[in-house]
Amino acid sequence: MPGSKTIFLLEKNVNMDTVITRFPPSPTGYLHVGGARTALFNWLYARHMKGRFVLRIEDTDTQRSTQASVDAIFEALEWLGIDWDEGPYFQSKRFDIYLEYIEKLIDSGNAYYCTCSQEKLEEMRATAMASGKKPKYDGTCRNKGLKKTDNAVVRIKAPLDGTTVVHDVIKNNIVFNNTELDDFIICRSDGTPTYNLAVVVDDITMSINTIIRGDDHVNNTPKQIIIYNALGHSLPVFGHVPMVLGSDKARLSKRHGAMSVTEYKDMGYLPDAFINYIVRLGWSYGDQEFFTRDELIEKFSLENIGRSAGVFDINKLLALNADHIKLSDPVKITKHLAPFLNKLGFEFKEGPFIEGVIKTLNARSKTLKEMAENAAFYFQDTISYQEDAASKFLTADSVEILNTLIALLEALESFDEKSIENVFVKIMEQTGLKLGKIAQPVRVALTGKTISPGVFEILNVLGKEKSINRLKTAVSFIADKKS
RNA sequence: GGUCCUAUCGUCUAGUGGUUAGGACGCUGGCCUCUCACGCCGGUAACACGGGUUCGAAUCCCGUUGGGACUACCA
Repeated sequence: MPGSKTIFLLEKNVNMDTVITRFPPSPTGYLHVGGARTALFNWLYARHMKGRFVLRIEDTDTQRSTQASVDAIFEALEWLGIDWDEGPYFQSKRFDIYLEYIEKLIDSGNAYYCTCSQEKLEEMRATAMASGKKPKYDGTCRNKGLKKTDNAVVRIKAPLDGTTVVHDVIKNNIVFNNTELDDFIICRSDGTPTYNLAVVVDDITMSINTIIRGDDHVNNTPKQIIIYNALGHSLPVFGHVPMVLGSDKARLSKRHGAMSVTEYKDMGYLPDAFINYIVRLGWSYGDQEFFTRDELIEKFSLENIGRSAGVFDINKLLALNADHIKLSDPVKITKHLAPFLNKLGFEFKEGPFIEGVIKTLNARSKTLKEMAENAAFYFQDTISYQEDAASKFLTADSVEILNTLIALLEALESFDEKSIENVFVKIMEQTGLKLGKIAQPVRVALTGKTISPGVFEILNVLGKEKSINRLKTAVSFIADKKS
């Protein structure tokens, strides 16, 4: 458990120029697209700047936080390939540190105990609302110098006038009138710290100097700045990235389909394609659309983050996924494809066979799931013919072609793609038939379907023995049909 | 309601005072072709509106409208 001692060492060891970012999810659900993008931006920036990336779990809401959510977040980050240099820290284990800082604030006169009841607060809010005013704490206890009592909360002594300005690297300066702010609570009556206090204390003690987070936090920022000021600490760099919206322009939610990042994994998206897509949703690098992970690290910058909210478009993600599948090294694809093949009941080992399979399918698959389904015929021991395909192409006319092919393939010394193609050319010359006429029956014999990768490629990947067996099976199928 | 953010094709975006407003996804016409894809060539479609500033505004300013966020003893 990281006590204040650890933190002290940390502060000493880190160079002031080192960029330190963080991702602080609260474990009240799965990691969703917006959160993933925030994590990604922070991670990319840290990696780009050769800085450090810290993971912190904000679980002070004991009612809503669950271990299942913590696990789900880890799983999602792992899939995304986002690793951290420090942490995970758990806020629930740091209460003593927060309390220490709260006391510091009280002792320095920047915070005070307040004994106003919740009922009184409700009333205050109601009357303010009724008269069209902003619901704010009226400062009843601000100068009472109250001592700690059982049900007291601690409030920060916020400035009464002037302005607080957020220097935002994405949105530029955002000015808040201090009259809009009130003496908000930093410590609850049960002695637990509130969000704004915990965040600031964490960011200070963890030496976070760059905070990239969602737009939804801009209104919290002046409050946090007040705490930084009260603690006499310098401010980090703030950058607020716009929200990710659903197709109806509302905040992304379950209505719009997959909400958890891991659902995209299950649908057959490649993590690199997914991060490529979400990073482009709000960030750009000229006209470039396709990025590898390394390119992203090399090119990512805060300056090119956009200012307006973006709509999540599954179609574009799909297209990008197809590009990544097509352009990635088959060895890498193998790893990600395996679970989908296994799920269909197919076992295989790494090596030239599966890589050959992938090479015939990578320009034909938009997802890994689709690829696995289309690869089925490579793994099946017996091919079942689609009715239409068989009746159209596995006919008496085809028998001679298939038999000729079998004979020529059997005579082949090297079963490479070029030699296989030459066999077909030979048959074309002998029979005067066009390739299409020959290829379709062969395709059906090999795959059971009329749609597949090129027949030369399939023959090559399948190998001599399996290929010839399938062709022979088709010949006898035709013979059986006739009789 | 109040505060704050925001506004270029349907969507993601490039653009930082002078461009035929570019790219990508989608949709679409064609080429290539052993099927299906891939690829290639082409088409479709945008500066929300109104005022300024300027010789000149998508670009700067001010309104309007639309969208979003926040407004807790949640995070």
